[in-house]
Amino acid sequence: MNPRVRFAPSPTGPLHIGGVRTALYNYLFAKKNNGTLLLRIEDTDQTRFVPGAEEYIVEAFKWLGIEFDEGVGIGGEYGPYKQSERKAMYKPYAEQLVNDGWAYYAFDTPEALDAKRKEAEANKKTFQYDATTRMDMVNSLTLPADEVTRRLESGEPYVVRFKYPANLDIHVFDLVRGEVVINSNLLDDKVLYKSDGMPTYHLANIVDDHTMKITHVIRGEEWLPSAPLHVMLYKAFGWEAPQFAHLPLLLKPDGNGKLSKRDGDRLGFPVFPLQWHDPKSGETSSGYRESGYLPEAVINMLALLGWNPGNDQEMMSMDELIQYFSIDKISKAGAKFSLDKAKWFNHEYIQLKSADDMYPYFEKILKEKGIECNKNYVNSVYELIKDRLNFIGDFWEQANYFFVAPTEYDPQALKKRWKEGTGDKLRVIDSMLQEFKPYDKEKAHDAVMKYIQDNELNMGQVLNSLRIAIVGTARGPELFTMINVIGVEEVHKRVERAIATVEA
RNA sequence: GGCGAGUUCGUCUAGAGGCCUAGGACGUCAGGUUUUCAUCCUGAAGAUCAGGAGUUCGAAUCUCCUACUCGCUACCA
Repeated sequence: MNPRVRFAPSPTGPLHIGGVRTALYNYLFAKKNNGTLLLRIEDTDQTRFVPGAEEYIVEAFKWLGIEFDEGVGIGGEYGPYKQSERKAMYKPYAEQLVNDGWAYYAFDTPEALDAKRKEAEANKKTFQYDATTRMDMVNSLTLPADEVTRRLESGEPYVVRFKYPANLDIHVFDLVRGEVVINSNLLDDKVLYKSDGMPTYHLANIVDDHTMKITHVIRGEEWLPSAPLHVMLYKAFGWEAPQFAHLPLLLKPDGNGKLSKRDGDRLGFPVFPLQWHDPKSGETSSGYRESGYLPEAVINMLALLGWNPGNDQEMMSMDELIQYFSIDKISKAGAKFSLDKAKWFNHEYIQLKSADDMYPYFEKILKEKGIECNKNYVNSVYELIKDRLNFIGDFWEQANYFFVAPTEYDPQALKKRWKEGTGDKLRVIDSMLQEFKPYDKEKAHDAVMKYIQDNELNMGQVLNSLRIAIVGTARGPELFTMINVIGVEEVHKRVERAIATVEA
């Protein structure tokens, strides 16, 4: 049977980069095994719903190149794929569990539970709704049957809680961690069905995974503690449980905690795939896309954070990732996000791009600067400066002088490279360059070099002063190639302007 | 506090009892290339495999203990 996996985010905000990695591993696993990946929205907590989050998730995956086979926005035969639209189907399952003795109705108010917790805290203990305490609470286990019926019928708020059998060793087999055993006495009677008529994650998740025929649950490690509940739920329903794989966490670059939204703002890298404007706080969080990352680079970097292909290859296309992917190569320990590595990946991927691929990005940047652009010109510029780009946005910093003549000259560079008589020499060279129409890089180079040799000039001084006149500082690509792109007429203007400014 | 998971160079990791004088990548440093900066190339430093005790002829790899880190401990997911 071909595997069926799912990515099931809650629309409580932008998709976290850790979530992206979880989705990626699900995607790779599905593709590798000719399986199906579906997108399910888990919006059972109505209080945490954030408008726009669902659309954000869809757009983010589109940008990243992670495609779903079924789900929200796509459809499929197991829909609806949004839990709020499946609301009606959960209640019978909760009732079935109560009828079969696997769960019970509980009428304790939030205030009463809170009081219990405070009381326990005062005695330096923790209150847990479990086998040892449930007989002291207000529920269908302690109330007479007719009283329970009366309360239910009168519309009194209630929840359904799972009833763990006492002293049972629950075995969870995890594909990345092996067998994990926990005794039921340590677990609390989790709420399965809330008083607002919605299931909690636990119930909805199991019901949906079962009815959607999910075969493998690949999710974050933060779910490992509730995995025993989930296997018990499958058992209670008499369903075959899927296989579990709990992924290691993505950690913040400094310290050891889970990577959070704050870390991105603090350390200067995005925690979200796309930029996000929070509708409530008005805050804006940066995204990989807007920060100038290529989706291929983000995917490659993320894939290697907690997994390896079993060889030394680091640069891998999506197809290669699919080819190499396997769950047993997933590591157990959390991985710290590294900005340096991300930057390196992005640099490598930019080098792989053709000028035509990159043109749309640069066109946008230039338009924002109010510069009319010519595609052929922009493409030639790109070829000259591409190896200096780590991010798409570096384009302007590295190439601005190809579009706008410098008006200021780097004082440090001038001090080192612009001496008495430099202006005169530049005029001579400039007039030599004007001879070459059409410009010939080789000939221009040879002529200038001959001039330098004949007059016993310092090559570094002369060439760098010309560079300063053209660029504004002692940086940039090979001089004669650069002149070829900029054009000798423009060079002439820049030389005169530099002399006028510097020697004024 | 309770429970669970994790622990190999600064970081991501390779490693399934002898191939380990612990390999690769990023970063760092040093050289080289270059008229400059960057790229690129070469090289170096960098891990007593968390600590301890066992098992074994032999352990980073197996067992146990300890420590530390993280996660969970809601009518959130």
